[in-house]
Amino acid sequence: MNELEVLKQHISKRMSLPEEELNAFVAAFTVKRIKKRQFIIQPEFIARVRTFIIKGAFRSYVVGAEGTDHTIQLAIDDWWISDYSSYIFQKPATMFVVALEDSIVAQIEYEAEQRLKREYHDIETFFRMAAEGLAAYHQRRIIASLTRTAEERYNDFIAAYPGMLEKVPQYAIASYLGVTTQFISKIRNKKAASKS
Amino acid sequence: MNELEVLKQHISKRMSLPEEELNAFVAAFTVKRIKKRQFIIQPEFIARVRTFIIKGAFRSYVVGAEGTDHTIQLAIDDWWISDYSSYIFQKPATMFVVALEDSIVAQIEYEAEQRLKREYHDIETFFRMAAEGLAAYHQRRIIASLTRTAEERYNDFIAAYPGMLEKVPQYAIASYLGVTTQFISKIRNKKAASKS
DNA sequence: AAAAACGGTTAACCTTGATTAACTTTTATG
DNA sequence: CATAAAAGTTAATCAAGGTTAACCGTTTTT
Repeated sequence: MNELEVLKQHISKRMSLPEEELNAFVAAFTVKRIKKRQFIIQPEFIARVRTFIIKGAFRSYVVGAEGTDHTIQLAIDDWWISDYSSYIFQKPATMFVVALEDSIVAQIEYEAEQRLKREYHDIETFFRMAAEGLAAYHQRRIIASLTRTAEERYNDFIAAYPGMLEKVPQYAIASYLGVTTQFISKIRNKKAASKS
Repeated sequence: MNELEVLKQHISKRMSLPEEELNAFVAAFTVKRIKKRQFIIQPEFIARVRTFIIKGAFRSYVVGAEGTDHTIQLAIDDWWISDYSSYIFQKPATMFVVALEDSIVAQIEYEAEQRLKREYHDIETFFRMAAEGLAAYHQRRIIASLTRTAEERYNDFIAAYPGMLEKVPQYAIASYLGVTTQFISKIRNKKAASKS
């Protein structure tokens, strides 16, 4: 049983596909090993693949005008990652996507995905639901940024994604939440103090 | 020629459908007139329809813990609006959606949309692309909130959506950008001063 | 095994944009 | 058309969270 089993289960959990279709879907992916600190996407280049994380951790980020970087997405086992706009519209990326630890991924090429969506109505539906879920997820993040303080956002985050806290460095979480590492330190400090 | 012509063109511009399919699609919509200040979605109720704006302006917002409201979306002619999560997952809404002026809309019911997506592969594709576009749009907004100052966000907004400035009140734009109306006043004031 | 790079902490000081409040202008309504 | 309600402005004060900088432990690299 190979590493693609994880992907197969990820798909099956979301949508029941006939055996043949599921096999065709999974067969379109290639398994790859990525070393810590290795980039899988860089600005200027077109994101030609969509990446599913079998095991590992990744971070996507943009570098702002002032040179500081801003985390767009954090992803661990069983998540997808890419420069979404670059992949969807097949235009040059604006983000970096980098491995935060040695990882194993499954990647599908843009053209292969298009072919599968055209050939199988169900796979089109799978990606439609995936995109809807992503849009809803993004919207929750927008609402959080409008309605919650930095401290609340941090507490919400660790409550919602406890797995991230273990795998992902503090600076990545800070820049995902739009705060500084110093401020996260302050929050953690305060929490520890109130617990004694 | 009725009001659904606008919707027909909106769809055709994004995807070329066979005549019969396009007609079936458009036939699933109902035209409605909505008065200024009328709500089309309210918290607790499930958003049963997706709304296309033929002519008019709408605002969706959530009310935060402290009682202040936060604009999630602004939409004018040729845009869609709803409580997205409520509609997609058919669970109770958390947002208000209100008309900012007397408007004409075309609405499709959740079940009718599901039926069309199941029956026509092309319509499934249409909604897949719409969801992808929305996810990409939301992501741009997240990036802006992480990388740009309040003043930059305001200037970016009026540059990107000049039509909004005319139709949508200042307080709605302010709360969409996550700033106060007082601060917008300050920015506008500063800009006017530097232009003399 | 030493040096360098990376990740995190602490603290003083500062800036952006919020809050409060009084006031003006515009739009709705009986 | 008169009054109320809604929308926008101005200015003083304040707080959340950023900046700068020094320091420390832990990985990585040579």
